[in-house]
Amino acid sequence: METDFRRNAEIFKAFCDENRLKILGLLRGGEKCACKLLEEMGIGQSTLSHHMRILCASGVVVGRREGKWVHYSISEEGRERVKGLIEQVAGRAPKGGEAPVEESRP
Amino acid sequence: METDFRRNAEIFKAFCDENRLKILGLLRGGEKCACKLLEEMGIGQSTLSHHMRILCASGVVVGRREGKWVHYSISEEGRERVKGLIEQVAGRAPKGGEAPVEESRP
DNA sequence: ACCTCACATTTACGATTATCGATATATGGA
DNA sequence: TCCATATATCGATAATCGTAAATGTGAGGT
Repeated sequence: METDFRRNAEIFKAFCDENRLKILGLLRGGEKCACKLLEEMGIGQSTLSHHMRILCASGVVVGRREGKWVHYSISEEGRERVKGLIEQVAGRAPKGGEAPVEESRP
Repeated sequence: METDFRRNAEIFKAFCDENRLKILGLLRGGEKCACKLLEEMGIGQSTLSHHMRILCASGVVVGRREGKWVHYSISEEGRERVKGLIEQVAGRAPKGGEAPVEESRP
């Protein structure tokens, strides 16, 4: 419970780059192969590969190899995991008895 | 619509640090003053101030000055904004007709 | 076997970020 | 007014991140 923050921060790092958000936006329309992402983004091939690696490591995106091409898409479990994360960040306190209106002056 | 990614990435950067997630976790229990956060986190005072500045700039946290102390809490509009963001990242495509099962092989 | 295509990985470097110590700016009380 | 407390800001340094060139890999065609 203590180092979960590190793991969660790791996942959020996948989202805090402009290019990766753009890639996720493209993948919302459905599965796309790397070459298609490459021409829609204005970046180099190695750079795209770097970002796809980070997105896949976060678990939100999965790659499916078909012959020479790799097809990327947003994973179903990735969607769920992200929703749970947001609850942990901006959700309300889990239990009502955890001093919700605590007097914080020392 | 084009540079929204930059703005969104900016907001996510508030969440991709271990200490800031820990602070948000503490604030879930209710409003807390800086000195209380300082003793619960194991970091220096200037470092805490640095993180609070970033969290406030993202709009998720608000600071309320009361005398010598500043009390921080998660803002209601911050909660909503984060939920909208997550929808934009991991939600499904907005319209059914945007080629959901597009054949992506070139 | 060889070659090419389509990516992935390695490596290096500049830019950004986190951290801390020191200093500065409030705020309230004597 | 001066002093003490609570944050903020300003250095400087170390770590991390994004980018691209070079290299590696694995599949398919000749």
